[in-house]
Amino acid sequence: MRAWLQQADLSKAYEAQQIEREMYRWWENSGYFKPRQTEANRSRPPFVISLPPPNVTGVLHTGHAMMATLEDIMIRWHRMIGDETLWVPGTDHAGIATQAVVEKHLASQGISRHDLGRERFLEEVWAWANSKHDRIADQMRGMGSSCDWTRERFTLDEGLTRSVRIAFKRLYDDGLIYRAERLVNWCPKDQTVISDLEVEHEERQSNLWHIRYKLATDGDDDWRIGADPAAVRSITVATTRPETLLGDTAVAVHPEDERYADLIGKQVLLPALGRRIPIIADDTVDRAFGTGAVKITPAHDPNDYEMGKRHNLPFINIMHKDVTINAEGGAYAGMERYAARKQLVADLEASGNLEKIEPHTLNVGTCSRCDSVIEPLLSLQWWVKMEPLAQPALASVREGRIKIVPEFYERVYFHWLENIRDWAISRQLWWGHRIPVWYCADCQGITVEVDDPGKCGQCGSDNIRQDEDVLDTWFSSSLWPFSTLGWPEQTDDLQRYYPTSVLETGYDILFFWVARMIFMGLYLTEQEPFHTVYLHGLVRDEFNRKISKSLGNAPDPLKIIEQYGTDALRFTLATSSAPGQDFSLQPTRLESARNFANKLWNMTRFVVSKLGNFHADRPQGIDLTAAQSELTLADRWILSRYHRLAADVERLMAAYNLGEAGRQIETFLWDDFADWFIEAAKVQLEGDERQQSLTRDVLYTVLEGSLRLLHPFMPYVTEAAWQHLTSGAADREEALIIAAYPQAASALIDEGAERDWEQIQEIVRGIRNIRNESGVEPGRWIEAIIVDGQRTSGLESQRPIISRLARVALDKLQVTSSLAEQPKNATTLVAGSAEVYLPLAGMVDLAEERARLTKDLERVEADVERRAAKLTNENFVSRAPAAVVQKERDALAEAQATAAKLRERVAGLG
RNA sequence: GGGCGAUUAGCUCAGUUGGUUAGAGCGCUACGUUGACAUCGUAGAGGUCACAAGUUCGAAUCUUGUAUCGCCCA
Repeated sequence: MRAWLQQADLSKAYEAQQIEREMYRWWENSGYFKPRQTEANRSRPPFVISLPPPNVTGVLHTGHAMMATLEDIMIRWHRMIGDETLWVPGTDHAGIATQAVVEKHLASQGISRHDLGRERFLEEVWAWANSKHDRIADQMRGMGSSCDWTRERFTLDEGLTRSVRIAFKRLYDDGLIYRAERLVNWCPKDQTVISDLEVEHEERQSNLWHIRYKLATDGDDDWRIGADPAAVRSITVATTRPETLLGDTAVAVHPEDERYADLIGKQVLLPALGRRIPIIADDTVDRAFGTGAVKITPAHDPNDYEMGKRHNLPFINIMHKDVTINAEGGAYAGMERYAARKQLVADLEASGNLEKIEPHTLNVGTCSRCDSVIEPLLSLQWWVKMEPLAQPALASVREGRIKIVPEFYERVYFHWLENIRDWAISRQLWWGHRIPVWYCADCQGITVEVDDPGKCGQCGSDNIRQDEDVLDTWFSSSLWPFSTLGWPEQTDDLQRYYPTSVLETGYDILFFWVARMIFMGLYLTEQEPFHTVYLHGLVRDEFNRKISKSLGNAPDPLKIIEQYGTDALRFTLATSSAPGQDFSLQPTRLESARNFANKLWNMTRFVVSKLGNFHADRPQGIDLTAAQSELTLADRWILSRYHRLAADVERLMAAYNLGEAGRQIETFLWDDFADWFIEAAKVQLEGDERQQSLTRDVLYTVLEGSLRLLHPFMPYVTEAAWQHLTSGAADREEALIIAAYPQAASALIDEGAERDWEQIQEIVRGIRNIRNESGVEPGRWIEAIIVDGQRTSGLESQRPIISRLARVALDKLQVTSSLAEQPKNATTLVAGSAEVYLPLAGMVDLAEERARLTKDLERVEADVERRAAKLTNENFVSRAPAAVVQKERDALAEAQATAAKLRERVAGLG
């Protein structure tokens, strides 16, 4: 056994920190994380996950820990069921986010990226990215993630960069990428366009400014209204952004609005500038909003942009990229947008053109990176045409070739793709994939190439320059499932491991990543990139707050691991929520998961301590089926429970119900194996040689199998325990991580044994309960008589176990089929068909006893009544499944017998 | 404005294609250092499954509506 495991042996408490790092190194160095092809799995599809690459912007938080945990559970499970299994890790350069972080970092030293220049700045970003990458990889290892590090990728790797260029060129050649001047979401602080998804809408308190536009008359070019507004014909518009007035090219009203019917087609003089603009009619105008007349600024508002297109209005851009007013703004040129607003409002007021100011709540778009207010601006950008890409992506999910877990997210996915607009993919950043487009200064032609062309593809001139911009990060992320495997080269990996199997991530990036991976995968590889999308919920802190940097509540998973151990963190993440549901990470849950690891460790210590020369005595292994007739009730019961569990876990895992599988394994190990079977085994280990030997077989078989069942969830403690347990065993795998996952043997599921054992449990619990309530000292061995006409012999054989578990002296525990007369002065309980009498010398209070039994009787009688009513219901008997009806009949018979005994006993008390 | 999710014990949450008396962890009460484990054990208290109607032999579970909270999209 390995030294680091040996050491852990000494401790009676499980010390996760002592073994985890060493064990991980051993797994990794042994090559267990790499795919293994075998005779058996060669013809089956492999199981493959490509890790949604974490951003090198920062380090991993508990949301990533969730991702790492769930993916590792799936990967380990598939590895153990014998599939060829591959988990490809990697990281994402995260263009805008990383650049912004590094710029901020530099700004604290008073340096801007322009001070450094593109090349030097990129060196800084690379240094940042490399250091974050190292930390992220360390965190992933700390989480126990069994991914194949030899295949690790970064989105800016040479190979992936080539994939990006090839994808770009193919889409461009196919007419799906184009360059156009459109209204974009411009972030004035980051100085780049951002996509619709990066704009957050928030409500802000502002005003609605009512501004008079004077009707133009022949020859009059004075836009001022002056002291007596009534003397002048005018139209009043209401606006939330008065400064955009400088770019107005129309005023619009609803065509059926009687207030303005006679004005349609007339012209007004634009305040401040005096430009003549038309009054137009458009039925998208909301008559109830403001005055019912709106100013139209096609170059600075999405709705106005559409209207401008419809009515062929001029598009006047009034702003520079730094959101100062340009020359179009006349006297306001050079002012920042809000300064211009202030000045303009003052001027309008002075000239009598400001009618009023109303407080107003408006929805303002802000940059999700830096919170600046987005400016809609006309800008020349590269776009991806979405319609032809979205349709097949919708079909894949609609037609079931891709399944989303949980299913309700399919609707969210549909809604997004059905309403998607073209995707702006150029970014005015330095950090990212430079757009593979060259412009010719001589012929103005455009050359799109994978490799730097050197000369213009149109005219051959070498007077060309590459586009300054980079691509949106999600362009490269969308290629991730196949670019990481070598696409477009038909590498062995691509052929063997693509399409991948499952894409697991948080639901918050369904659009960012998942949808884009699907449509790009379909277009470029003509295959769905994965068949299942598993979406987990967001991890919140213990106070149910969303995790965020500004709150400082984003703990490093390694900090949690330090405190509770990796297995505890993993088990908590995996079992305390359902797919797609947010949940809060409770320290009490972490604690109880850590306790579970310790409990498991101690179960193992117990079993190992009882093993003796176990493995040496069994050079051929264990064959329990041959010995089945010699097994005790407890043996048959625990084996039955174990195989039932294995079957349930198999079903749950296959249905991606990982949490429920984990919880069931825990319940089995703690409640069935530790609380009952180990206690029974202690008695059996005092029996004859043969029984001792068989008991060891059962203890070993069930624990060893349970460790395998639990391994995907708690890899470290199970591996450590398994190494101790199996040390010296014939023909075992060298590590649990590559051992076979248990398969249920339905022949060992024994319902009779389960029922009989449940009666033992009921008797033991009943006696303990009465002991407790009667104040019997815990150490005292009492006397008991069990009467059961039906199961006398079965109960007789369980005397030693009942004796030990209920602390009844063995020589004072009588099991009989009937009693001539009921014992006087004894407390009674009824457990199924058995009556138990506890003569607690001199301690029985008749009145109390009667009250207790009467209460029991009432409960049972209510039960009898309910069931009887059900069974006399003709509809139930005829329509419910036969098994359900039979179950009900059995239960009724049992309850009736119990009630009869209770009644008799109450009567016997006089 | 459109869509989605949630509402279950004091708290945080499960509840696996509708089927006994609805579960867990923590907390609470009483007791306990019996040689695996005090990171533990034994026993117990605690819920009208948000509300209303419907479907069904049978509803926490399915349908519709209402309320409250949260999220996404516009």
